[in-house]
Amino acid sequence: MSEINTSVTILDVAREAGVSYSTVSRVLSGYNYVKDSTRERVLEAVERLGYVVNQQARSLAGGKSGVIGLLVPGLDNGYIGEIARGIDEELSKSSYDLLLYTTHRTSTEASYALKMTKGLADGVLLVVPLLTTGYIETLREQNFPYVLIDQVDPNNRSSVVDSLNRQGAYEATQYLLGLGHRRIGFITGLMKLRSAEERLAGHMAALRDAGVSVEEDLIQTGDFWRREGYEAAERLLNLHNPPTAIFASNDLSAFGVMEAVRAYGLQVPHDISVIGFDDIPQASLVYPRLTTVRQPLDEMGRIAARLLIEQIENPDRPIRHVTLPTSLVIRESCQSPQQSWLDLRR
Amino acid sequence: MSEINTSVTILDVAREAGVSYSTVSRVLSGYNYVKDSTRERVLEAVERLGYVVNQQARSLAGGKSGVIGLLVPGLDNGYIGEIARGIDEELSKSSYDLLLYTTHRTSTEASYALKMTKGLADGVLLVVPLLTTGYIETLREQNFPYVLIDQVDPNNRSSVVDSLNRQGAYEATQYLLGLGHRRIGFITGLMKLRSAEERLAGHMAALRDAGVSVEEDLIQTGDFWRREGYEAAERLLNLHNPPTAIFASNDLSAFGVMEAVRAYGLQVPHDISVIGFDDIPQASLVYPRLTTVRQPLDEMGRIAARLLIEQIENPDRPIRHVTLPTSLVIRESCQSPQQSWLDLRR
DNA sequence: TTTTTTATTGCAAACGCTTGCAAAATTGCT
DNA sequence: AGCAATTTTGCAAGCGTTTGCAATAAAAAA
Repeated sequence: MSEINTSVTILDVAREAGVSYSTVSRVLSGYNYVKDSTRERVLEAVERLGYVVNQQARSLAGGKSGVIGLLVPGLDNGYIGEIARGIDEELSKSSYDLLLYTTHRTSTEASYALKMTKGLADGVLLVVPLLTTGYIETLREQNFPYVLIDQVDPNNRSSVVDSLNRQGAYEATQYLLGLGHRRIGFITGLMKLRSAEERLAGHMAALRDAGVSVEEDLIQTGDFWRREGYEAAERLLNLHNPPTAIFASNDLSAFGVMEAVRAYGLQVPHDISVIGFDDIPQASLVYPRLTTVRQPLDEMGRIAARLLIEQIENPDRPIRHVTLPTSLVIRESCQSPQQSWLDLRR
Repeated sequence: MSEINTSVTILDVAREAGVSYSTVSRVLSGYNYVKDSTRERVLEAVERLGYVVNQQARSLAGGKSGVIGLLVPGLDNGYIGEIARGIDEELSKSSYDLLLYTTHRTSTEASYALKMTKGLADGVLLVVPLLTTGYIETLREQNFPYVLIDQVDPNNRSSVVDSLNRQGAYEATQYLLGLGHRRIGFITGLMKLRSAEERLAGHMAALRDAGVSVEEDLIQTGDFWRREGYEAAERLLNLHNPPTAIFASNDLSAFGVMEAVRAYGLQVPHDISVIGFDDIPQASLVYPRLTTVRQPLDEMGRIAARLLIEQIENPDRPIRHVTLPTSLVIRESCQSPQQSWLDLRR
């Protein structure tokens, strides 16, 4: 087995192989103009000495660190986890490492951008819908590779990966309408986010296209979190004519809805149907399993990672905007309202 | 606002502040022997120029990178997520960044150790119970700081953070016994893991101490995953005299159990009680909410991070072994068997 | 063969920072 | 004021790579 010495450098390898250190460097960085026999000798020496490249030195000299930054608001979210999984999968195919930043880390958001560019990442993936967009500009000005995930660049000058929020919501509502629901409660996401807007828009459009009139009371404000989902659901259930179905703008708030429904002594989907958005892993864990609009979060992560790597390796590649389709995942949290009436009469 | 130039180095700052670059370096790395007025001038220059330290250069020269590696099997686990959250929280208090490695990344496990030590981390946190332990030796030989989380070092020479698996299981079983259960099914974890052994041992001990005889059929092998939980539960339910309660070695498999119970047309906890272990976030999301033994995963992450940092900053600090208590979290997935019979007779 | 061309290799100069050592300034005593 | 002790500063030498340029060796062409 290879010797394990704390500081074997290319100089040692060079000596061992009887070549110059630059040749070793070339072999190691996959440079082509090296004679095969030499390459072999070097590789053997590397093996014999147990040499491992020193990343920091390599990046100092070469300008690339082989690290990709991932900036997220936090890890407590399921949603983020799925995206991260996709990213990680893609990265493992290449040789990049993942440096994780959470936004509660440092204070000023501008400093993020700076730290990233000067820090040890070659590029950065951003899943931080809530940060204002100043730092995006900073990144762009510095010409530092980055890709936004499920997030909007108001100036439309960034590579972005997102999904068809509007259409997903449209289909979800259409599905509920198809089941026979006419009074559908809707719980919005955090309305300063584009995705929240889009989902609401999709919902409204579906109602309109079906000729169902919209009652204002049926649209309640949420914030994509469970707790607000619970409370918004309470408001809906307290209406003198409550809805027969509730469409929550994401799964997390749908969980809150389900909880509220149970707290009211009602059953999902028997008394009230619930539909969510995202399809985070928990959606199939809850009971009844949640019918929801699937955003291919892992796929989004994967594609974003790929885009970023391309951009790092080919800096003047034009920006791209990839929008993935959503799909309705039908599980057990919805049924037609008629059916519940029948059930009641039994 | 600060100028944003791609390459402001300490030389630029030094010039701007009218001092030597070494002085700038000293100010920036918090060295004490610098006159206050000088320090201020430097800091102003830094601000004015928008200087940000280049981590790679710093670590090349200084030997420290300010990065901590986290090696985990994957992100798809809830369990890992919680630990990671704790780590991240602790790290954000200091100035370390988190580099995430997943084990599906590279092949040979020895290479992990090597890559870590020579790569860009100052220390590493390991949550990889399944890797054989050779690489631990490598790390130790290299005198590279590391801490194991929820994992055993057979040689007992590593810093470890874990929890009282045995006692937690003991209490869970005691709780079920207290409810009146006598036939308790047990689904093991992956038995090559110490934690799985301990949990089984705790369960057995509780039975023994209560004078309840153990039936072999009631112990089914699982692997900590949901699917196997489902299947093991099926085996239990197919017994001609099935248990009135099932203790799954972790939450994930408990979810599988709940699913299986439902698939058999039975209700939790009415017909059968279910208890888990871990208390991952989903445990309170499922219906009925899962009664489980809480492992303070985030706390474990936090403490491990703290231990690691101490070890990095003070290399000859002796290793430590921290074991955190578990606690029973009573929710709605258990009730006494008598009660169900009463229910039946109503 | 001799000359060109092309493939290989080596040297030296960065990359941006830290740190030991020594010089310069300052402070405290006598 | 003179001297020692202490604080502050600067210089230079790395840290382990990459890479442009130039030198050398090998292959192809003449």
